[in-house]
Amino acid sequence: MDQEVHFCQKFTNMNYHWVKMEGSFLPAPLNESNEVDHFLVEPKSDHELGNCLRVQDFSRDFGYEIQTNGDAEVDENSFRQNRGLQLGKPSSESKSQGSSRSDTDAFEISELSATMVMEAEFNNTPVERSLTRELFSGLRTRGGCATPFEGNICDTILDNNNIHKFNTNENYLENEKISDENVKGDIVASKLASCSRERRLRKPTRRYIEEFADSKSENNKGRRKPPTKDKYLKVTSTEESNHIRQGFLSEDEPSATECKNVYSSAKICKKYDRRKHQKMWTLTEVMRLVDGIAEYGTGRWTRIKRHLFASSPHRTPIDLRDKWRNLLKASCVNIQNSKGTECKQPHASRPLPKSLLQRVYELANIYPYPKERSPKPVREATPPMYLIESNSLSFNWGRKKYE
DNA sequence: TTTAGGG
DNA sequence: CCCTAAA
Repeated sequence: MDQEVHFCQKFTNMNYHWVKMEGSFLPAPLNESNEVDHFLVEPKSDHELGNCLRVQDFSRDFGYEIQTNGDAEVDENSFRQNRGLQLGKPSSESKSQGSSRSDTDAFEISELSATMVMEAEFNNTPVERSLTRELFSGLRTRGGCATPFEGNICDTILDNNNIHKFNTNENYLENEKISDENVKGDIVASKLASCSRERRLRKPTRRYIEEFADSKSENNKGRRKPPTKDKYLKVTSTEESNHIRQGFLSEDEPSATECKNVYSSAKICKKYDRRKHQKMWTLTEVMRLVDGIAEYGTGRWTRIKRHLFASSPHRTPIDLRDKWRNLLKASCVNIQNSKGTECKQPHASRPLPKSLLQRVYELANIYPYPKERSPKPVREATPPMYLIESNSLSFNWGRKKYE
Protein backbone atom coordinates (compact mmCIF):
# COMPACT_ATOMS: atom_id res chain seq x y z
CA MET A 1 0.00 0.00 0.00
CA ASP A 2 2.83 2.40 0.63
CA GLN A 3 3.93 1.95 -2.89
CA GLU A 4 0.50 2.79 -4.12
CA VAL A 5 0.38 5.94 -2.11
CA HIS A 6 3.81 6.84 -3.29
CA PHE A 7 2.85 6.38 -6.87
CA CYS A 8 -0.35 8.26 -6.56
CA GLN A 9 1.32 11.19 -4.95
CA LYS A 10 3.91 11.29 -7.65
CA PHE A 11 1.25 11.23 -10.25
CA THR A 12 -0.64 13.91 -8.50
CA ASN A 13 2.34 16.17 -8.66
CA MET A 14 2.23 16.02 -12.39
CA ASN A 15 -1.44 16.40 -12.81
CA TYR A 16 -3.49 19.44 -13.58
CA HIS A 17 -6.14 20.96 -11.51
CA TRP A 18 -9.40 20.75 -13.31
CA VAL A 19 -10.94 24.07 -12.62
CA LYS A 20 -14.58 24.60 -13.19
CA MET A 21 -15.21 27.82 -15.04
CA GLU A 22 -18.53 28.80 -16.50
CA GLY A 23 -19.79 25.31 -16.55
CA SER A 24 -16.79 23.71 -18.11
CA PHE A 25 -13.63 22.23 -16.72
CA LEU A 26 -10.32 23.72 -17.60
CA PRO A 27 -6.91 22.32 -16.98
CA ALA A 28 -5.03 24.50 -14.62
CA PRO A 29 -1.54 23.91 -13.38
CA LEU A 30 -0.99 22.31 -10.11
CA ASN A 31 1.42 23.62 -7.60
CA GLU A 32 -0.07 22.09 -4.56
CA SER A 33 -1.85 18.93 -5.24
CA ASN A 34 -3.67 18.53 -2.00
CA GLU A 35 -7.03 19.25 -3.51
CA VAL A 36 -7.07 16.14 -5.59
CA ASP A 37 -5.21 13.84 -3.31
CA HIS A 38 -8.38 12.31 -2.06
CA PHE A 39 -9.03 11.04 -5.53
CA LEU A 40 -5.83 9.18 -5.71
CA VAL A 41 -4.59 8.10 -2.35
CA GLU A 42 -5.68 4.67 -1.34
CA PRO A 43 -8.21 3.99 -4.01
CA LYS A 44 -10.91 1.55 -3.14
CA SER A 45 -10.59 -0.44 -6.31
CA ASP A 46 -8.90 -0.63 -9.63
CA HIS A 47 -12.03 0.64 -11.22
CA GLU A 48 -12.04 3.77 -9.17
CA LEU A 49 -8.49 4.58 -9.98
CA GLY A 50 -9.10 3.91 -13.60
CA ASN A 51 -11.95 6.33 -13.65
CA CYS A 52 -9.75 9.01 -12.30
CA LEU A 53 -6.86 8.55 -14.61
CA ARG A 54 -7.97 7.25 -17.94
CA VAL A 55 -6.23 8.79 -20.87
CA GLN A 56 -9.46 9.03 -22.78
CA ASP A 57 -10.76 11.48 -20.27
CA PHE A 58 -7.90 13.82 -20.81
CA SER A 59 -7.88 13.59 -24.52
CA ARG A 60 -11.59 13.92 -24.82
CA ASP A 61 -11.80 17.03 -22.77
CA PHE A 62 -8.94 18.65 -24.55
CA GLY A 63 -10.38 17.91 -27.91
CA TYR A 64 -7.20 16.07 -28.75
CA GLU A 65 -6.72 12.43 -28.97
CA ILE A 66 -3.74 10.29 -28.65
CA GLN A 67 -2.48 8.54 -31.65
CA THR A 68 -0.54 5.43 -32.18
CA ASN A 69 0.11 4.60 -35.76
CA GLY A 70 0.06 1.15 -37.18
CA ASP A 71 3.54 -0.17 -36.66
CA ALA A 72 3.90 1.55 -33.39
CA GLU A 73 0.80 0.03 -31.96
CA VAL A 74 1.59 -0.88 -28.46
CA ASP A 75 1.62 -4.47 -27.51
CA GLU A 76 1.05 -4.69 -23.85
CA ASN A 77 2.84 -7.95 -23.41
CA SER A 78 5.96 -6.97 -25.22
CA PHE A 79 5.77 -3.67 -23.54
CA ARG A 80 5.74 -5.22 -20.16
CA GLN A 81 8.64 -7.41 -21.02
CA ASN A 82 10.77 -4.40 -21.36
CA ARG A 83 12.45 -3.12 -18.31
CA GLY A 84 12.10 0.29 -16.84
CA LEU A 85 12.04 3.01 -19.39
CA GLN A 86 13.02 0.89 -22.30
CA LEU A 87 9.68 1.54 -23.81
CA GLY A 88 10.50 2.00 -27.41
CA LYS A 89 13.24 2.26 -29.86
CA PRO A 90 16.52 3.75 -28.79
CA SER A 91 16.35 7.45 -28.87
CA SER A 92 18.89 7.75 -31.62
CA GLU A 93 16.43 6.10 -33.94
CA SER A 94 13.44 7.99 -32.84
CA LYS A 95 12.27 10.81 -34.98
CA SER A 96 9.95 13.45 -33.84
CA GLN A 97 7.61 14.91 -36.34
CA GLY A 98 5.78 18.14 -36.10
CA SER A 99 7.12 19.01 -32.73
CA SER A 100 5.83 22.51 -32.87
CA ARG A 101 5.16 24.23 -29.62
CA SER A 102 1.88 25.49 -30.88
CA ASP A 103 0.41 22.14 -30.08
CA THR A 104 1.16 22.49 -26.47
CA ASP A 105 -1.96 20.84 -25.27
CA ALA A 106 -1.56 17.73 -27.27
CA PHE A 107 2.04 17.60 -26.33
CA GLU A 108 1.41 17.80 -22.68
CA ILE A 109 -1.26 15.18 -22.76
CA SER A 110 1.10 12.81 -24.46
CA GLU A 111 3.77 13.72 -22.04
CA LEU A 112 1.51 13.00 -19.16
CA SER A 113 0.48 9.71 -20.60
CA ALA A 114 4.01 8.57 -21.13
CA THR A 115 4.93 9.57 -17.66
CA MET A 116 2.05 7.59 -16.33
CA VAL A 117 3.25 4.52 -18.15
CA MET A 118 6.70 4.89 -16.79
CA GLU A 119 5.53 5.38 -13.30
CA ALA A 120 3.35 2.34 -13.52
CA GLU A 121 6.17 0.27 -14.80
CA PHE A 122 8.34 0.93 -11.86
CA ASN A 123 5.85 -0.15 -9.32
CA ASN A 124 4.48 -3.50 -10.06
CA THR A 125 1.50 -3.55 -7.79
CA PRO A 126 -1.94 -4.59 -8.96
CA VAL A 127 -3.16 -1.05 -8.97
CA GLU A 128 -0.46 0.13 -11.28
CA ARG A 129 -0.91 -2.87 -13.50
CA SER A 130 -4.50 -1.93 -13.86
CA LEU A 131 -3.59 1.61 -14.65
CA THR A 132 -1.17 0.46 -17.28
CA ARG A 133 -3.83 -1.71 -18.82
CA GLU A 134 -6.23 1.18 -18.84
CA LEU A 135 -3.73 3.43 -20.46
CA PHE A 136 -2.78 1.08 -23.21
CA SER A 137 -6.28 0.04 -23.96
CA GLY A 138 -6.93 3.71 -24.34
CA LEU A 139 -4.01 4.07 -26.68
CA ARG A 140 -5.19 1.18 -28.76
CA THR A 141 -8.84 1.98 -28.97
CA ARG A 142 -8.45 5.59 -29.84
CA GLY A 143 -6.09 5.23 -32.72
CA GLY A 144 -6.45 7.09 -35.95
CA CYS A 145 -6.65 10.47 -34.39
CA ALA A 146 -4.43 13.43 -34.60
CA THR A 147 -1.72 14.49 -32.32
CA PRO A 148 1.27 16.07 -33.91
CA PHE A 149 3.34 13.11 -32.90
CA GLU A 150 3.49 9.87 -34.70
CA GLY A 151 5.32 6.72 -33.94
CA ASN A 152 6.01 5.43 -30.53
CA ILE A 153 4.54 7.90 -28.20
CA CYS A 154 7.17 7.46 -25.57
CA ASP A 155 9.95 7.95 -28.03
CA THR A 156 8.34 11.09 -29.16
CA ILE A 157 8.01 12.43 -25.71
CA LEU A 158 11.53 11.69 -24.83
CA ASP A 159 12.90 13.09 -27.99
CA ASN A 160 10.91 16.25 -27.87
CA ASN A 161 11.98 16.97 -24.38
CA ASN A 162 15.60 16.40 -25.15
CA ILE A 163 15.55 14.03 -22.31
CA HIS A 164 16.18 10.98 -24.36
CA LYS A 165 19.23 10.35 -22.31
CA PHE A 166 16.88 9.08 -19.71
CA ASN A 167 16.25 6.12 -21.87
CA THR A 168 17.41 3.19 -19.90
CA ASN A 169 19.73 2.12 -22.23
CA GLU A 170 21.59 0.55 -19.41
CA ASN A 171 24.59 2.60 -20.47
CA TYR A 172 23.19 5.70 -19.05
CA LEU A 173 22.36 4.36 -15.68
CA GLU A 174 25.51 2.38 -15.52
CA ASN A 175 27.46 5.48 -16.13
CA GLU A 176 25.53 6.97 -13.33
CA LYS A 177 26.63 4.07 -11.18
CA ILE A 178 23.13 3.25 -10.23
CA SER A 179 22.03 -0.31 -10.19
CA ASP A 180 18.92 -0.60 -8.12
CA GLU A 181 15.95 -0.92 -10.39
CA ASN A 182 13.52 1.07 -8.30
CA VAL A 183 15.96 3.85 -7.72
CA LYS A 184 16.52 4.09 -11.42
CA GLY A 185 12.85 4.41 -11.95
CA ASP A 186 12.45 7.06 -9.33
CA ILE A 187 15.27 9.12 -10.66
CA VAL A 188 14.12 8.95 -14.21
CA ALA A 189 10.55 9.52 -13.32
CA SER A 190 11.34 12.42 -11.08
CA LYS A 191 13.41 14.01 -13.79
CA LEU A 192 10.61 13.54 -16.19
CA ALA A 193 8.16 14.89 -13.72
CA SER A 194 10.23 17.97 -13.06
CA CYS A 195 10.51 18.57 -16.75
CA SER A 196 6.81 18.25 -17.01
CA ARG A 197 6.13 20.44 -14.08
CA GLU A 198 8.21 23.29 -15.41
CA ARG A 199 5.78 23.90 -18.16
CA ARG A 200 2.69 23.41 -16.09
CA LEU A 201 3.42 26.16 -13.68
CA ARG A 202 1.91 28.76 -15.94
CA LYS A 203 -1.67 29.61 -15.35
CA PRO A 204 -3.93 29.37 -18.35
CA THR A 205 -4.19 32.73 -19.96
CA ARG A 206 -7.45 34.57 -20.12
CA ARG A 207 -7.50 34.23 -23.84
CA TYR A 208 -7.01 30.50 -23.49
CA ILE A 209 -9.90 30.31 -21.10
CA GLU A 210 -12.10 32.34 -23.39
CA GLU A 211 -11.16 30.30 -26.38
CA PHE A 212 -11.77 27.14 -24.47
CA ALA A 213 -15.17 28.28 -23.30
CA ASP A 214 -16.01 29.63 -26.70
CA SER A 215 -15.09 26.54 -28.62
CA LYS A 216 -16.89 24.40 -26.12
CA SER A 217 -20.05 26.43 -26.35
CA GLU A 218 -19.83 26.37 -30.10
CA ASN A 219 -19.50 22.64 -30.03
CA ASN A 220 -22.50 22.37 -27.84
CA LYS A 221 -24.77 24.81 -29.55
CA GLY A 222 -23.60 24.41 -33.08
CA ARG A 223 -22.08 27.18 -35.03
CA ARG A 224 -24.27 30.19 -35.29
CA LYS A 225 -23.98 32.22 -38.39
CA PRO A 226 -22.55 35.55 -37.37
CA PRO A 227 -24.44 38.62 -38.43
CA THR A 228 -23.12 40.57 -41.32
CA LYS A 229 -21.71 43.31 -39.22
CA ASP A 230 -19.23 40.90 -37.71
CA LYS A 231 -17.35 41.09 -40.93
CA TYR A 232 -16.12 44.35 -39.61
CA LEU A 233 -14.52 44.06 -36.46
CA LYS A 234 -15.13 43.87 -32.86
CA VAL A 235 -12.12 45.14 -31.07
CA THR A 236 -10.65 44.31 -27.74
CA SER A 237 -7.50 45.44 -26.07
CA THR A 238 -6.38 47.62 -23.28
CA GLU A 239 -4.77 49.94 -25.74
CA GLU A 240 -8.18 50.26 -27.19
CA SER A 241 -9.78 51.50 -24.01
CA ASN A 242 -6.91 53.88 -23.41
CA HIS A 243 -7.54 55.22 -26.82
CA ILE A 244 -11.15 55.75 -25.97
CA ARG A 245 -10.32 57.77 -22.92
CA GLN A 246 -7.87 59.93 -24.77
CA GLY A 247 -10.39 60.89 -27.37
CA PHE A 248 -9.62 63.70 -29.76
CA LEU A 249 -6.83 65.19 -27.78
CA SER A 250 -4.47 62.46 -28.74
CA GLU A 251 -4.10 61.95 -32.40
CA ASP A 252 -2.14 58.77 -32.12
CA GLU A 253 -4.08 56.61 -34.43
CA PRO A 254 -3.30 52.97 -34.24
CA SER A 255 -0.61 52.03 -36.66
CA ALA A 256 -1.15 49.43 -39.30
CA THR A 257 0.56 46.78 -37.22
CA GLU A 258 -1.45 47.70 -34.20
CA CYS A 259 -4.54 47.36 -36.24
CA LYS A 260 -3.47 43.94 -37.32
CA ASN A 261 -2.97 42.91 -33.73
CA VAL A 262 -6.27 44.35 -32.76
CA TYR A 263 -7.87 42.58 -35.64
CA SER A 264 -6.41 39.22 -34.75
CA SER A 265 -7.46 39.51 -31.15
CA ALA A 266 -10.84 40.70 -32.21
CA LYS A 267 -11.37 37.67 -34.32
CA ILE A 268 -10.84 35.59 -31.25
CA CYS A 269 -13.25 37.47 -29.08
CA LYS A 270 -16.36 37.20 -31.15
CA LYS A 271 -18.87 38.32 -28.62
CA TYR A 272 -17.24 41.64 -28.11
CA ASP A 273 -19.65 44.33 -27.02
CA ARG A 274 -18.89 47.48 -28.93
CA ARG A 275 -21.33 49.42 -26.86
CA LYS A 276 -19.30 48.82 -23.77
CA HIS A 277 -16.05 49.70 -25.49
CA GLN A 278 -17.02 52.53 -27.72
CA LYS A 279 -14.21 54.14 -29.51
CA MET A 280 -14.27 57.88 -29.84
CA TRP A 281 -13.73 59.40 -33.19
CA THR A 282 -10.42 61.13 -33.43
CA LEU A 283 -10.05 64.38 -35.26
CA THR A 284 -8.01 62.71 -37.95
CA GLU A 285 -10.71 60.13 -38.43
CA VAL A 286 -13.31 62.82 -38.82
CA MET A 287 -11.14 64.64 -41.30
CA ARG A 288 -10.60 61.46 -43.18
CA LEU A 289 -14.31 60.87 -43.28
CA VAL A 290 -14.90 64.36 -44.57
CA ASP A 291 -12.27 63.81 -47.21
CA GLY A 292 -13.91 60.59 -48.20
CA ILE A 293 -17.28 62.21 -48.55
CA ALA A 294 -15.74 65.01 -50.56
CA GLU A 295 -14.30 62.41 -52.85
CA TYR A 296 -17.03 59.82 -53.08
CA GLY A 297 -20.08 61.63 -51.82
CA THR A 298 -22.52 60.43 -49.23
CA GLY A 299 -24.24 57.12 -49.47
CA ARG A 300 -21.12 55.31 -50.52
CA TRP A 301 -20.01 54.35 -47.10
CA THR A 302 -18.61 51.04 -48.07
CA ARG A 303 -16.39 52.63 -50.62
CA ILE A 304 -15.17 55.23 -48.19
CA LYS A 305 -14.53 52.56 -45.68
CA ARG A 306 -12.55 50.53 -48.16
CA HIS A 307 -10.41 53.36 -49.41
CA LEU A 308 -9.90 55.56 -46.40
CA PHE A 309 -10.56 53.42 -43.37
CA ALA A 310 -8.94 50.23 -44.47
CA SER A 311 -6.50 50.57 -41.60
CA SER A 312 -9.26 51.24 -39.07
CA PRO A 313 -10.96 47.90 -38.84
CA HIS A 314 -13.17 49.07 -36.01
CA ARG A 315 -15.03 51.53 -38.23
CA THR A 316 -17.79 49.98 -40.20
CA PRO A 317 -19.52 51.70 -43.09
CA ILE A 318 -22.48 52.17 -40.83
CA ASP A 319 -20.25 53.85 -38.31
CA LEU A 320 -19.12 56.25 -40.99
CA ARG A 321 -22.65 57.05 -41.91
CA ASP A 322 -23.68 57.55 -38.30
CA LYS A 323 -20.76 59.82 -37.73
CA TRP A 324 -21.66 61.83 -40.75
CA ARG A 325 -25.19 62.23 -39.46
CA ASN A 326 -23.82 63.51 -36.21
CA LEU A 327 -21.48 65.83 -38.01
CA LEU A 328 -24.37 67.26 -39.94
CA LYS A 329 -26.20 68.01 -36.75
CA ALA A 330 -23.15 69.55 -35.19
CA SER A 331 -22.31 71.72 -38.15
CA CYS A 332 -25.84 72.96 -38.49
CA VAL A 333 -26.04 73.95 -34.86
CA ASN A 334 -22.72 75.66 -34.83
CA ILE A 335 -23.34 77.65 -37.93
CA GLN A 336 -26.64 78.79 -36.64
CA ASN A 337 -24.94 79.86 -33.48
CA SER A 338 -22.34 81.77 -35.37
CA LYS A 339 -25.18 83.64 -37.01
CA GLY A 340 -26.63 84.47 -33.66
CA THR A 341 -29.57 82.17 -34.06
CA GLU A 342 -30.94 80.87 -30.83
CA CYS A 343 -29.96 77.30 -30.82
CA LYS A 344 -29.13 74.72 -28.30
CA GLN A 345 -25.43 74.25 -27.87
CA PRO A 346 -24.52 70.64 -28.07
CA HIS A 347 -22.93 69.41 -24.92
CA ALA A 348 -19.97 68.05 -26.79
CA SER A 349 -16.99 67.67 -24.54
CA ARG A 350 -14.68 68.03 -27.48
CA PRO A 351 -16.04 70.62 -29.85
CA LEU A 352 -14.96 70.25 -33.42
CA PRO A 353 -12.86 72.96 -34.99
CA LYS A 354 -14.96 75.55 -36.76
CA SER A 355 -13.07 75.04 -39.95
CA LEU A 356 -13.98 71.43 -39.97
CA LEU A 357 -17.61 72.20 -39.26
CA GLN A 358 -17.60 74.67 -42.05
CA ARG A 359 -16.31 72.04 -44.38
CA VAL A 360 -18.94 69.61 -43.21
CA TYR A 361 -21.50 72.24 -43.86
CA GLU A 362 -20.28 72.80 -47.38
CA LEU A 363 -20.14 69.13 -48.10
CA ALA A 364 -23.62 68.74 -46.71
CA ASN A 365 -24.73 71.17 -49.34
CA ILE A 366 -22.90 69.42 -52.11
CA TYR A 367 -23.90 65.94 -51.05
CA PRO A 368 -27.05 66.34 -49.07
CA TYR A 369 -27.83 63.46 -46.87
CA PRO A 370 -30.67 61.49 -48.39
CA LYS A 371 -33.06 62.47 -45.70
CA GLU A 372 -32.64 66.11 -46.53
CA ARG A 373 -33.08 65.51 -50.18
CA SER A 374 -36.80 66.11 -50.28
CA PRO A 375 -38.41 62.91 -49.10
CA LYS A 376 -41.45 63.77 -51.15
CA PRO A 377 -41.09 65.08 -54.65
CA VAL A 378 -41.61 68.73 -53.90
CA ARG A 379 -41.04 70.24 -57.26
CA GLU A 380 -42.10 73.69 -56.33
CA ALA A 381 -40.10 73.87 -53.16
CA THR A 382 -37.60 76.67 -52.92
CA PRO A 383 -34.11 75.79 -51.84
CA PRO A 384 -33.30 76.51 -48.20
CA MET A 385 -31.86 79.87 -47.35
CA TYR A 386 -28.46 78.60 -46.42
CA LEU A 387 -28.06 77.15 -49.87
CA ILE A 388 -28.86 80.39 -51.53
CA GLU A 389 -26.40 82.22 -49.39
CA SER A 390 -23.54 79.87 -50.01
CA ASN A 391 -22.58 81.38 -53.31
CA SER A 392 -19.09 80.00 -53.12
CA LEU A 393 -20.43 76.65 -54.23
CA SER A 394 -20.70 75.80 -57.86
CA PHE A 395 -23.39 73.30 -57.23
CA ASN A 396 -26.40 73.45 -59.48
CA TRP A 397 -29.31 72.82 -57.20
CA GLY A 398 -32.55 71.77 -58.73
CA ARG A 399 -34.23 74.17 -61.06
CA LYS A 400 -31.62 76.86 -61.18
CA LYS A 401 -31.11 77.94 -64.74
CA TYR A 402 -28.29 79.69 -66.40
CA GLU A 403 -29.48 82.95 -67.83
C1' DT B 1 -25.03 43.04 -49.65
C1' DT B 2 -25.51 47.85 -48.90
C1' DT B 3 -27.97 51.77 -47.42
C1' DA B 4 -31.45 54.47 -44.91
C1' DG B 5 -33.85 55.52 -40.99
C1' DG B 6 -35.23 55.14 -36.34
C1' DG B 7 -34.19 53.80 -31.54
C1' DC C 1 -23.86 51.92 -31.55
C1' DC C 2 -27.78 48.66 -32.74
C1' DC C 3 -31.76 46.93 -35.31
C1' DT C 4 -34.64 46.48 -39.19
C1' DA C 5 -36.58 47.31 -43.64
C1' DA C 6 -35.90 48.31 -48.26
C1' DA C 7 -33.33 48.63 -52.44
